[in-house]
Amino acid sequence: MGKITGLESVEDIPSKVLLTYGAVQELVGEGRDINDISVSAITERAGIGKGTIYDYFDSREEIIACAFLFYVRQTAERMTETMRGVASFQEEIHLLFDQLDGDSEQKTCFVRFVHGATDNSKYSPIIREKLRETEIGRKLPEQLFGEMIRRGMESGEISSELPVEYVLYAVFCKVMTYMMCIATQESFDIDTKRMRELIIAGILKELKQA
Amino acid sequence: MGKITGLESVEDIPSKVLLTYGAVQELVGEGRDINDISVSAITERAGIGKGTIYDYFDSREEIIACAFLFYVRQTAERMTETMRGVASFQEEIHLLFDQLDGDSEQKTCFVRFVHGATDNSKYSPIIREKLRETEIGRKLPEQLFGEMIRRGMESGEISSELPVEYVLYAVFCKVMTYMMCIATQESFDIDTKRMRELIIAGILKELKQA
Amino acid sequence: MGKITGLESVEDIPSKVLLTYGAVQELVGEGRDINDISVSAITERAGIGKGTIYDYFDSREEIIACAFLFYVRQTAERMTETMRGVASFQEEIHLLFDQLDGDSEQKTCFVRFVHGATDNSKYSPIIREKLRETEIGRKLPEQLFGEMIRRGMESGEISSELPVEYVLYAVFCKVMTYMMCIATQESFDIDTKRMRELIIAGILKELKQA
Amino acid sequence: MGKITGLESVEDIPSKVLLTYGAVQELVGEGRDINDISVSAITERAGIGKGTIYDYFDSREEIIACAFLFYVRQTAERMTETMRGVASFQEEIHLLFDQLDGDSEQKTCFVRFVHGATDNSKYSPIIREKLRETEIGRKLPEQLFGEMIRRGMESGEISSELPVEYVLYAVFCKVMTYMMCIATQESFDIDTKRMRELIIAGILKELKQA
DNA sequence: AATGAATGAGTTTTCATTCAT
DNA sequence: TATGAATGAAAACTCATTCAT
Repeated sequence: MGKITGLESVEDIPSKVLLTYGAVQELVGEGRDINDISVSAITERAGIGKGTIYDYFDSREEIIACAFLFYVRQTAERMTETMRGVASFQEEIHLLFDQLDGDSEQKTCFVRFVHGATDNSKYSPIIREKLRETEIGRKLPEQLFGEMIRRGMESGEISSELPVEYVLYAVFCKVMTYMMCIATQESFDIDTKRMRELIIAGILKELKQA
Repeated sequence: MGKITGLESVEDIPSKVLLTYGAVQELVGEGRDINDISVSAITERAGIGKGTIYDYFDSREEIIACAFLFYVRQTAERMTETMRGVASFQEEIHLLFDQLDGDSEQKTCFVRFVHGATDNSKYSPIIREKLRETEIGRKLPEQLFGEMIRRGMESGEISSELPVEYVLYAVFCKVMTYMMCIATQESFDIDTKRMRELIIAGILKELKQA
Repeated sequence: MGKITGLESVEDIPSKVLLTYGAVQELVGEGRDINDISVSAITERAGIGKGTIYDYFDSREEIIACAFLFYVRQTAERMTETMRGVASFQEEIHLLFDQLDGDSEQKTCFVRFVHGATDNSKYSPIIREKLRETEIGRKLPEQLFGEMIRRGMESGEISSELPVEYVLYAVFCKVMTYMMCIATQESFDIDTKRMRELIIAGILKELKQA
Repeated sequence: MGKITGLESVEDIPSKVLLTYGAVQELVGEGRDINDISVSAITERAGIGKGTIYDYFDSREEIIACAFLFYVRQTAERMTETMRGVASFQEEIHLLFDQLDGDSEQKTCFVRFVHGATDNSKYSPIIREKLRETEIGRKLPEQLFGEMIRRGMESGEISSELPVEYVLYAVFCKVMTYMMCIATQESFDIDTKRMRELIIAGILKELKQA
């Protein structure tokens, strides 16, 4: 039995691995830091034996990285689904922010994604490697926001002079900013509702025709 | 002697504590993940006894959190200094990005800051707590970018209708975006120079009068 | 079905058991230490299921001990065969050493035999027990060297005053010495060819009429 | 603090390391196989903390190998001491065998030495490496038996035509044979007293002038 | 009879923290 | 005050053995 790579299609994932992913997701969702989640905690939560997990993964790092990738893929799919049937870029942005507001676990995930891709932890090189190994990583942002951006350009909401990559980062960055506002509202006395409006206005202003 | 809180003014910090802060800074600057820096590594690098550090700090978490706070305060001061004597907002933004480009340790620090303030690690609640406990946290972003923004508004580069907090987050977020581009350029084939230009153009466009 | 004892005659050994013995033999021949050969490694090499082996053996220890016994019996038989048709004791000794020189796996086996019979491992008591349980053990050295010694005595090459057991040990000991020379030549700068000659001369001298 | 190499002179060995060596010696002396002695068992027996041992050694393998080397060096010294003031080669051989008969732990050690130097375990390469690294290994047999052999040659008990190395191996091998007799007496119904006489007679006969 | 996924006890190893000096 | 040797709790990981299929 080959080890899990984190890139297999959902129907090919063994049930114990799905339980593992679910356990990691839960624990992270409960606010536990990735570095403080032990293998025992994962297997206990997943309801499987401690040894079983090593039949599927090579190490704790692989477990975390794969669970993380799975979550990102899942989320991407869900979002793509949601965006279907939406007309304008503005509407889409609002929908995106609604999503983030609604699901607190969603927010956690988003912040984790940025961390996972940018920090120096043991997981980040594995995650980056896995993203590079496959189409998933390269296509992920495109898949998530690509359609959205294309419509925006067609409708004239987005300047057609801007390269798609830049728009991607710009949108991503606004989402990130909103997450930051929410995360730090306690420390910095932020009115998140007002912020949300300003951020959305900002992205629309930044991207529209000069 | 009371333990170190991380909030004392620089002249009140004992020399061994300064050595500790310096050691943590070095180790993080060398690309080591905070979770993988042991107390031994810190004391060895600082050139002090392993037991000594517990005369000043209660736990490893406190060490990291305080060292982190110290670094942030130091960086804020240094940046404020640099910005002095600069005329336009545009010039300031360019200077800020130059700083980040020049000093790789600076970049690491910046990314760490966001992580430290937004993740679920053992350190973040301590850091957030310390930020709340004092004026430092509340004043920090204001101190860093406040003057910059004020000038921008005076010169008309920034719309006076925007609340200062929003502009703060917007600038911060652009810096973060640039850091992300650099961190992920390998994975996503990004032309960082072009990105820099677009990001700076974006922030100016987003903030200017409607 | 009763479990395997390691003492059944070759034609009564089930094919899966023979595959098991072959696998252990191979792995030891490849230089792996007995203590580091896992049950998985054995079953994988044997091409049988990991559970299947427990239909035949009670434990890992039994597997190793029985495989070992089988190897010893096989080797004894092969040697007896080789010795047939040789005239003098001197010639036989040379042939014996030639065998050891030719087959590196043979050497490994020989060293293992001494270890297996003299160490304190989990296997040795089982092996000793099995040897005692049957005629095989008691007859083994006699079978191997008995004929050789008898001829030596008839031809006058071996003093008839010496008890057969002693001669057995003496011959065995010389073989052991030669193995030691080979094993330690690197550490102690030994000329193994010269040693071989001296050892053979030594045994002949030691055993001949006073 | 540098890690233990197993080659430091006795007075330079820290007390905790001596306790460790003592514990390993005891456990082996009690008949436990080296592969079945856990680090916990050693530290418990030594009366030190489980973590402490890793301040001195890098791994379990190093612990075993160093403890083993220490034992060999100790034994060699003790034997050299005993041999001082003995006149003839014959007398020395008897004394050597008396020693082995007297101390059951001594016997265990001797058998272990041969195993340690000739098997494929994780320890043997480390032990061989350490022996090669220093004068100790190369000088060990010479130190043990060298003086003995020199006297034998002077008194005419040993043929001066034989190279010293060969005599070394021959004596060593006889000791080994005796150990084997004792270890296997149960399995093979051996009269060890008679064997001892024959072995001693054999070595004298083998080595004397032609 | 044969399988191999699943298990968990047991192993080695690390490291934050203590405390005698 | 400063030290670093000593600790042991807890972590990652292995593998002989079981048992549902």
